Amino acid sequence: MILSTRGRYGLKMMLELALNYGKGAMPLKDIANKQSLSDTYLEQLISPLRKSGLVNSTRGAQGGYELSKQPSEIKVGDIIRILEGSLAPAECVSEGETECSKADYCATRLLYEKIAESINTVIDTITLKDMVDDYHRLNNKTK
Amino acid sequence: MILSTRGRYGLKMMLELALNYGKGAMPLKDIANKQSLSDTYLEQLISPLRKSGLVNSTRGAQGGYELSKQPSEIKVGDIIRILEGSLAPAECVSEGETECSKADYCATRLLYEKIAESINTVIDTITLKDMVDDYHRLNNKTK
DNA sequence: TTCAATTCCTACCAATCAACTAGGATATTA
DNA sequence: TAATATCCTAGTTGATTGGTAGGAATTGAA
Repeated sequence: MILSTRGRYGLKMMLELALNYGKGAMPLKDIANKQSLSDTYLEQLISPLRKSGLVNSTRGAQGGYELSKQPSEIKVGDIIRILEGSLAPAECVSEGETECSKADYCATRLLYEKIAESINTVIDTITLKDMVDDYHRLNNKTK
Repeated sequence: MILSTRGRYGLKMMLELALNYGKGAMPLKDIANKQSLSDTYLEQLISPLRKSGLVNSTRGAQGGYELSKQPSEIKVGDIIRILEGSLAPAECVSEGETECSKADYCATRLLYEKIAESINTVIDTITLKDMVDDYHRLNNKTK
């Protein structure tokens, strides 16, 4: 499994916030209840998302979380990288890593670069808005 | 990191065997020495590759391992799946898994399917022959 | 003004997994 | 028969995963 619960739960949370976008702050408990997840665990996951500026928080009663920008401006790659770190297949093609000394004659590295590129293309092309659209398409078939 | 040492070392081993293709059996110790890896660890990794029929083994003195078919017939996806299991981003899109009940209205699943598809396309398109070609291109620049 | 709701923060914990090592049995060739 | 290999099972150590626990700080509403 490429994504751990961190990335998967994080995506679910962010989708929930995207569905709620424009309707004010949403308490974490509501998100946890909707997704049947532990709210204390989700707390840990939303913290880095807030620190990275993807979500804003309001403390106290009637507080909660909301997206800091429009769903169309948040790429799923942003979310995944914050929660999972780099999705590179190997360290030598991970962002910010020092290149290994064999880079120029390493054929496996070429392979890793191709895999990384294809993954990054997908997760940086799809935004939360796309997921919201998918959600509505999947759940409002009868309308 | 998507690939653990199992997949990465496995790929290196198989590339080494591909470079040696047609020249008879290659003992594991030689592979380990060339790659500066632990031969006892590599032993564990080559075992499933043999059981899956990707490599043949010859026991005893002058024995070793060799590819069971041409490098062009072995996809890197074959190797990775044997050593790492499925590269699916989440269980619900992993081969052989029972679909989760929310499949039809789950927007995150759609995302996982797109990621999985792009990864599979890459690793099932590239064969060991491609890696051998890359290797020669990268290491014989002066020729 | 006080209470309930909520975010925020640190620490802990159990179970699993990753990356090996160890030791020996079995097979083959020189 | 000695050396070279594969083959097989088990153990070991450290990190990671997927949480829980407890409480401090903040805010809105009664």
